[in-house]
Amino acid sequence: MKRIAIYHLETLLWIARLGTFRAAAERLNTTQPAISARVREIEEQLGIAIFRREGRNMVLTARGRRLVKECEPLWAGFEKALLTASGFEGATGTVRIGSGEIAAASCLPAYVQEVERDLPGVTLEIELDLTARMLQQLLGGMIDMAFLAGPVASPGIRTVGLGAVSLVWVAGQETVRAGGFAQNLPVWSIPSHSPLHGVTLETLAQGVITPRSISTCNNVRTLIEIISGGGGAAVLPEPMVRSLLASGTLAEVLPRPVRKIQFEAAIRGTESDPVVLELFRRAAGLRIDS
Amino acid sequence: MKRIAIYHLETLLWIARLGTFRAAAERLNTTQPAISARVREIEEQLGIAIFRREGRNMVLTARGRRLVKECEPLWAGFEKALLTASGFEGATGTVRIGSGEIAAASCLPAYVQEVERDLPGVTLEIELDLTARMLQQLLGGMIDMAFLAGPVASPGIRTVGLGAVSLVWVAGQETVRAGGFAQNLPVWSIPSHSPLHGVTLETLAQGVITPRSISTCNNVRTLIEIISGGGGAAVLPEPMVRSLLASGTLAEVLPRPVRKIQFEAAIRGTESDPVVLELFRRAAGLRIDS
DNA sequence: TTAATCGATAACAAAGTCTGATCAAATGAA
DNA sequence: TTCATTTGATCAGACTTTGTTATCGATTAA
Repeated sequence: MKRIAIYHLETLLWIARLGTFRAAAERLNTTQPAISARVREIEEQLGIAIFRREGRNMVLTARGRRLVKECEPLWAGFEKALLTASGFEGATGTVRIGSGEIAAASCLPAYVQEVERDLPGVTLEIELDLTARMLQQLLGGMIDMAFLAGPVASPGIRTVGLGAVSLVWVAGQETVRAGGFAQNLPVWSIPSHSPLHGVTLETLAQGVITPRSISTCNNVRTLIEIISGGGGAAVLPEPMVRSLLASGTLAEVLPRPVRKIQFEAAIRGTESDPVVLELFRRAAGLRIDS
Repeated sequence: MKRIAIYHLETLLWIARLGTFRAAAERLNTTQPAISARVREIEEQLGIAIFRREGRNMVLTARGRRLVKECEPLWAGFEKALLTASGFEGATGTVRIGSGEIAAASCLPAYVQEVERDLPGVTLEIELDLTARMLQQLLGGMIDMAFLAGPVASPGIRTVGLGAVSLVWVAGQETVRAGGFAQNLPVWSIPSHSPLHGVTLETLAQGVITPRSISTCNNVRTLIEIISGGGGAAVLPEPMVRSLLASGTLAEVLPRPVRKIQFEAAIRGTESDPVVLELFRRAAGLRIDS
């Protein structure tokens, strides 16, 4: 009985969350046989079956479910106690962060720097993705925190605002010299998921400009390069093009839209891991205003 | 960080309770170097000092004290969750039980049998001692539960009644044939700590008998042998002499005293170990009535 | 000073744990 | 069906952790 360690319980929790041994193994940075062994050890120690084979998956038995339920808050409390004792400087582990592309450019550099300074033992795994998929991954436990643009209200997700940045209508230097919107530029945007796309449409709806066409690219960096090369005009977050504006590669071609783009950090509403909660707390302290 | 197991916490808790590594080692059925190693591991993992050398002892630092305080309920929670999952049949460990001699004879056999049947993994270490010393050991953590005679009300101790047994005035067969109290028998009792002694004095105070002398022996079994051999009369718990009365070795020489002897089980009021609490619960279910 | 107690340390033994390479069963697609 | 994929089990071996015994130096009390 005494031979059950904390990581055995942590293993149970992650299997319960992710559904398969393999996913838990990946999540815990180990191998599937190790997970199998841990589960076997717990079952042997307790003399009960915690999982039952169901097709090619393992599912929790009633007792297993109860055990997991009881252990979850205890595990969180334990982690918190240890981290509190070491003042969080001793925090270790891997936290997976999803981020939208725009949020990544605007929020991540400062954030990562802060975390690496204050919590040197924590490894971050950052993956850029679309907002919808990120929320799904967040709920499914594949990522622990997400940075994203635009207000998100999803059940089971807890968010905090990080600030807002201005948007600017820009076009390439050459294009502007050639007359800008006087000559029916093509407008570029990113696919309809993004709040940027909404702003693009709003401006167009005002009838100020008549685009030659509306093209999209799902990668903002590439889009910026297209614009820089004279491909047309686009609404972009000011921080992402600030240096290009300063160097003259890009120039503003319309008044700045009133709407700004909001950034948020998101975690599961049920998140209990103190490291993730601490990272979320720190994210909430970011102020990404332009 | 993840390399800290439940027994590390248990180790901290017992060091905090008992004051020294050695005592904790003994209590946890291991050696002092093992305890030192566990402490070192925790301190290394957390990167903080939990103990500070003070003379030849180690005392908790402020952080250490806080950690212990936070971990105590967590540890109890883990133990309880695990034991609940295995239905307590999987309980393991050692529980130290102190018992008064009379309580031992009256309560322990049935109790031990029940525990060995239902919680086969639990080892009992039973030590017979005086009530006062037992309470001290209980509070000091050297024992976990005590069975004792007579009502006890001590701060920090939680008790439950187990029932009462009758007392009988007995003397040896030969003595009774020779006339019993008609001939001024010596009276034997146990030292003044015991409730038996009180009953002895009460009877004498009623003036019914006039003893030739009042001697004492701090061991009831020996006292019974003395009485059996014709050494005099004594007040004894009925169950302890039942078979000797039946066989005729002893005989009752006075009406039974009205006062009975109460038995109680006692644990620390702050006890959190689920195994001990379970054993206490079972003790409370005993009914030792004659 | 002597004896006893406290915890640290080293050397060795024992037990536990992880990994990488399979294996068998179940599932889903062609 | 057949084939490819996914899931977990198993095993051998290397490696790590953990415990024990015996000893040490430091501190305290007699």
